[in-house]
Amino acid sequence: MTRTSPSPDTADAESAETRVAVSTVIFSLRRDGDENPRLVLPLVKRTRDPHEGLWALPGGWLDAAENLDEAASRTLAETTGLSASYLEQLYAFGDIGRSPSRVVSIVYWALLRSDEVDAQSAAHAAAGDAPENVDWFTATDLPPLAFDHNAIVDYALWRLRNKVGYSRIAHGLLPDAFTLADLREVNEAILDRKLDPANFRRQVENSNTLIPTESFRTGSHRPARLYRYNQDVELADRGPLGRPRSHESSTT
Amino acid sequence: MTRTSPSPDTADAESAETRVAVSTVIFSLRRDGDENPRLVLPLVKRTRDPHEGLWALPGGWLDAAENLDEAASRTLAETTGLSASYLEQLYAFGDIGRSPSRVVSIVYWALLRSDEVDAQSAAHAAAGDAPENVDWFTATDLPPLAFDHNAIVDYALWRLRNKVGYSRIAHGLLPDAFTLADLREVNEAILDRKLDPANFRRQVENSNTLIPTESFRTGSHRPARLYRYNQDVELADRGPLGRPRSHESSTT
DNA sequence: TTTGCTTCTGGTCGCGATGACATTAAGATC
DNA sequence: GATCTTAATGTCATCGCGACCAGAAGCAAA
Repeated sequence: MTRTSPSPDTADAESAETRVAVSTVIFSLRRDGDENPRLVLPLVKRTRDPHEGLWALPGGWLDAAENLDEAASRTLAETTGLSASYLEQLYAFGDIGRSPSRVVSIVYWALLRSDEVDAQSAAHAAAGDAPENVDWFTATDLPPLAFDHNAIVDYALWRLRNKVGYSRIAHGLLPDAFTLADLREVNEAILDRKLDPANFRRQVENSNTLIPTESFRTGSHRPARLYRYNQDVELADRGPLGRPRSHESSTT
Repeated sequence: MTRTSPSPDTADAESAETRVAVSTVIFSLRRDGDENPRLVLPLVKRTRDPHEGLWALPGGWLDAAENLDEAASRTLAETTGLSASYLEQLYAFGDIGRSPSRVVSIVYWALLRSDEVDAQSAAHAAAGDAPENVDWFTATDLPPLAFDHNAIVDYALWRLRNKVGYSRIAHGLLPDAFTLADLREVNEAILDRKLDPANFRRQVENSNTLIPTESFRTGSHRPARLYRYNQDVELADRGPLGRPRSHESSTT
């Protein structure tokens, strides 16, 4: 934890300055009681005055020495202990009334691999150092959040659903090796509708983004072939911006 | 002109604070010598030290009392005297090295109707008060710009081209009434390739975004029917964000 | 007036992507 | 071994779209 400035969206009585915060909508996957995967996201309980006690998106003030996406990666690591498999800027929110003081929030959205989240949770449970004030919520069933964070999550969900349609972004939620059924279930969880297994298979095979392995997942009925993600293919076309650099030290 | 703070991206020696600027990539259309429409955008010549003399995107510091899109509308009006037919947030640029001082620029992109731009230019020419330090450039053939503004324009062009594919956004550059050939030429100018007139007609007719009028444009060969834009249809699907409010006074 | 040219407008054809659905393959369980 | 469930393959109709053709309607030159 290297937080060098106070928590974001906090009113600072003596300052009328506009301040810049960076927050992130972090999506991951968790299976419910019926083994159906659901989108989940981590929230942080506020311990200070504006909206104290309410849940809010993870984030922090922008440090003077870090880029925007570095700030997003940093605060993401501070709350989850992990690094994202996908990170993209979502939107800049800066309406006057969204916080008692003037705060412009640069909001990112990210994907975390579900196996990494599970491993991290297990490690915390074993060590008995589960983080305070952080909990995971079902993305489509959130309590009232601090500031305008409910609307922000809604927008992030909309972007995620859109992007799933024309990108192969769902991989970012899965482990290295997975079956086509795994991948289809992720897409179904995001889009909230059933997909035809045969047609889904045809699409992803033609997309050239998956590399079949010689391993199979056994245990129930006919074994399913395991696939890997083709690293040569970008998860999503981001145009001239490309993928964000993952905080290299100082490449002047 | 109600600018209440100094020009953006300007180094302020005594302040190490992060400051927030708002800039806009403003697209419009101008016909060249061969009557082919081309994408053009207004730039402002810098009169202060960082990159003095270079051309830069119109913009300004974020006022304490205005929302982000209001700042974009304001600076757009300050440079062009017009209001945009389409305005959308593009991206927040905040890399450390992009300016001598730390500046986070919230960049918007906008469309201006070509007839309004032409009328404004004619008015300025008649009154002899053409604005200093503002000029229009062909979007695809720009000089070296200040800061990272070349990359920003490239990204805006990429977004515009993408959006043209799945939205009916090209209307934002045209007058109230226009022919299908007008609209097709705009799309051709944006995408930089020829489109089949018959297929283009079929697409736009099926999209239900145009209302045919009983007027025709005559003068050359077979008269072409004039159409109007169907105001009921959003120019582009922006999800839960909707369209930005155009600076209403104070609707608490 | 006739002919030719250009653009507008409507239509056909074939291909590729997609959704709906049938069929076979292969292991698990009883 | 019979049955069940899921994996994987195949078939078919439809839709959207690009390429292309043909008639309509004005202008201009012969």
